[in-house]
Amino acid sequence: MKTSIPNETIGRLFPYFRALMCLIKEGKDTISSYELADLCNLNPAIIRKDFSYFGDFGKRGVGYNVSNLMNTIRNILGLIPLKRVALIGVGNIGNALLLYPNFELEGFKIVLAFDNQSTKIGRKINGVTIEDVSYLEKRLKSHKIHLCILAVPESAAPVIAHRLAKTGVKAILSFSPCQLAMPDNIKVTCVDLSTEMARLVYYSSREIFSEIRSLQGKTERHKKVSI
Amino acid sequence: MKTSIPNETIGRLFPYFRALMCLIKEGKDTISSYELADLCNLNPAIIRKDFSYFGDFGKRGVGYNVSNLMNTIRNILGLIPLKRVALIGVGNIGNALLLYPNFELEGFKIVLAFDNQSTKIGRKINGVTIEDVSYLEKRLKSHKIHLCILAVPESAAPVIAHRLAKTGVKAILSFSPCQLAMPDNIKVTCVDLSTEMARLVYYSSREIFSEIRSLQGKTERHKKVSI
DNA sequence: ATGTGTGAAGAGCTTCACAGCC
DNA sequence: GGCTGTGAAGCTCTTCACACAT
Repeated sequence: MKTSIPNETIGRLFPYFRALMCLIKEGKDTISSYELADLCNLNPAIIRKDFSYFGDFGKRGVGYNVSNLMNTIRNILGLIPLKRVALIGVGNIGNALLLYPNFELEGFKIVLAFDNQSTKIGRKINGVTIEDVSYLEKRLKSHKIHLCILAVPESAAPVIAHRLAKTGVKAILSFSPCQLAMPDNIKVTCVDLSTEMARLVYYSSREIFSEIRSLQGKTERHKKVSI
Repeated sequence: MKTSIPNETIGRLFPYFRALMCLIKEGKDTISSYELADLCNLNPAIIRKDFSYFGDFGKRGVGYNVSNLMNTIRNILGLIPLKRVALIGVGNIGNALLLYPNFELEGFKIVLAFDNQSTKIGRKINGVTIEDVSYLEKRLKSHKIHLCILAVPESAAPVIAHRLAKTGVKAILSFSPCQLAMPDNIKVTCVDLSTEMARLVYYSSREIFSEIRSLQGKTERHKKVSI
């Protein structure tokens, strides 16, 4: 077995993919780890190492072929064919997601949307009809859904998450700052804005001190935070 | 100088804070690292270590006083008085943020909101009047803003970010999957949904294999992802 | 010359394990 | 007995530095 792949490496694959899509649009067909590092704000070595976990994609003395690399990464991430996403909760956030124009380019397609408000049920947004959340389980089973996005009020999140787990959903992206207590075989990621805001506030209010420290030649105390 | 504080520790402070608020509501006045670890899905040792960077808050044989600990963490994060936040872009996401009921409990207050659509300018949401983004710089300077939230269309993000930087803003939370290329003294965090979705898809589709691995007694290959 | 792939060194973070205090 | 605080060990991820390919 090859040495295990860092979780961080997986997290960088999609940003690489996005950068490569841009490069294709610009007509560039070869890129070095140094140039890509500039674009992504990373060290070139880590880019080479990231790719090396999956194979030898580059040519020494030349660099990487942009479109080959892009396709390779898309395959590693499994984004072809498009991943089918179900959205639960069509409030402001759910609405924004349904209207987000780039999901399909990026490899995702919202194919189901649910809400519990009768005024919303039956409405169609961007080709997706909002359905009654009562039929959640039935509908999830008939479509093969890869990922559920939970955009319901915080109070409803645990109940829905539990229903999703029971239905066999394997991945949940939640907008509730959760401790959703899911079994280990279900992957959950929470978008926790307050935590990110708190972190930003903490570091930005200490920036004065770290500037002083860096004048003294000490090393940076915190790494640059970027998701 | 004390040993440097891990970035990860800072990222856990707010979840601790939130958990402690809940405990207070439940009337609990003492908690051990073991119980808190259970609530937050962490190892007790890391909780003790996290707190130890800031002082000796616990009593051996007893645990931590819930309300003292909560107040201490709130102070470390600098969340009293409330941090003043400016929101740029009142689309669906901006709207959702303005309506989010818990910000003030959590230490944040949106005091300014901007948009460029004349139909929105002048409207009042949750006590905040939407202003013309033309006056961004002037208004930011007159209020003392700790954090800006960027919820504008992707195409507008770089321009606005640049204007914020020029105005002296120190922290930006952006909803555009960005490489915002800001100077180092400005802290930027991007909420990048597609990257998180890609990560979830990657791991959830490989779950079968890691189950097999764990039957063979090998260690987990990826840590649980939770922001 | 230019730029990849990678072992080894280094940095950062977590967990262990236990002394010390309640 | 119960639980904290912490050095040391262990693990993970990043960076260095250079052999090797074009």
